[in-house]
Amino acid sequence: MAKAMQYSEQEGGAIRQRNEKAILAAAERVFARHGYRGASLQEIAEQAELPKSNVLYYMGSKRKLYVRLLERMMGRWNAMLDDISAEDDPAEVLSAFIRSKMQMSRRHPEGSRLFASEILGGAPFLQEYLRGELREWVQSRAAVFREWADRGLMDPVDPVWLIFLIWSSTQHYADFEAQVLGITGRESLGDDDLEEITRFLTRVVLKGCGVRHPEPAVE
Amino acid sequence: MAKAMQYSEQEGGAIRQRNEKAILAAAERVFARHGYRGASLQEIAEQAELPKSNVLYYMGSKRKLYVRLLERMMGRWNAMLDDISAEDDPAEVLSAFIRSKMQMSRRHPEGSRLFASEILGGAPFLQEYLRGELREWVQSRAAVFREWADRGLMDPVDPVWLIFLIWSSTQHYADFEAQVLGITGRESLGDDDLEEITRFLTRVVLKGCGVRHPEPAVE
DNA sequence: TCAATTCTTGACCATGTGGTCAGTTTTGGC
DNA sequence: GCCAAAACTGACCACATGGTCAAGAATTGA
Repeated sequence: MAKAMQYSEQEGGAIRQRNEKAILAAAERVFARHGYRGASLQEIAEQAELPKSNVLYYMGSKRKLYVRLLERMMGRWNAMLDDISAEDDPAEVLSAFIRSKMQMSRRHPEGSRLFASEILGGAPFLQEYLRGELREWVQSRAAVFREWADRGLMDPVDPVWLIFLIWSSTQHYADFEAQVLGITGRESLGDDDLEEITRFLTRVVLKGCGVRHPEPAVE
Repeated sequence: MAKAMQYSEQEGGAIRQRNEKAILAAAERVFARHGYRGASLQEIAEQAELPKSNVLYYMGSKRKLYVRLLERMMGRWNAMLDDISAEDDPAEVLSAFIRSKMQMSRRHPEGSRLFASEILGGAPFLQEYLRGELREWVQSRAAVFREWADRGLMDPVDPVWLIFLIWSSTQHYADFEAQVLGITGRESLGDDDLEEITRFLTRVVLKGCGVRHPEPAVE
């Protein structure tokens, strides 16, 4: 499932392309909001402005549609922070990490929530991915963090907990958007809010881990 | 809904008490896993080892059962960190905050996930609570944090983002348990793991916010 | 032009849903 | 032992679910 993920289109007629796009967008919303079981093809079809039969014609089944959405999201995920090495500057890498995770929450909130909903439900479709590919990803980053700590470039904190800290605190702004908006009294979070939060998180994490150059990497 | 929350039992016959307890426990699991729509009374009844009719006899309706679970969870929530003042030691208060949130994730993982699922779905039942009671709670804590910052006891970080940071990073270990277990390769998280994570988070947050006495408040 | 492919869709099906109800059994206080 | 209140539960209902299918409409390439 996580192997053939390099594609990004696949052509197909212009009609197919248009309709699939509409279906995927609608499905992402509905699955994110109600979970796999709670989502209904009827609602997805309505939001895509197509008859239900048409959704099944393009996607085959509810399960296939769901899996396809998960794969698309994992693809976006994998495209992030592909290459870091122990030679890089810890402050820059961690800043970039926080920033790109934050942008993921901003650009793909429905996808983030879809992922969260899948994990909440015990990750029935993603267990393989978690125990395989993603685990590798984490381990290799953790090794780099550890080397930084050995060289005295940051405190010797457990790298895995650090990665979870960054994941959770950034993903929060997609997954718990309703809570954030309710409590802050905002209607929505603007780019400036996100920028402010990014700086706050970068500052606390870098300083909290004793990283050398805590400049927030503004650009 | 968030008003009359002081009760904690309500008697009723011993039979009622026993059955309601079983139903609530089963329902919390099922709602947490599948969300409000995705959960079925049939499955809840099976897990409670009762006929479906009996569940409805005690709970009235799916909606009432769900709301009751949310209220119970909000009750636990409200019992946390009721009183802090600007006179208290920031390090102690923040440590206790992180610790008790972490214990909430440990003691009531299903409840945490239920709450998360409700928020993910746009908080249809909790909007009032978020915009009212919980917002007040946050504002009053934020005021204390700000005073600490004014007195130079900690860096002048935005208190609301700080509260969200603590919420998200602790709640993560309940909500994303499946992800944490998959990536770390563990079967479950033990008390010692949780203690280690608590210390890590306390350390990073206190140091990251420039709080005075960063001792992890071991006890 | 015309046939082949792709697309569209309403009717239909078995199954599961939340919920009602009436009739029965069990319980607990006197 | 009595009896009202509480507890129990299978049969049942209207409706929604994911999915199938066949027949027609639109599009395509030669």
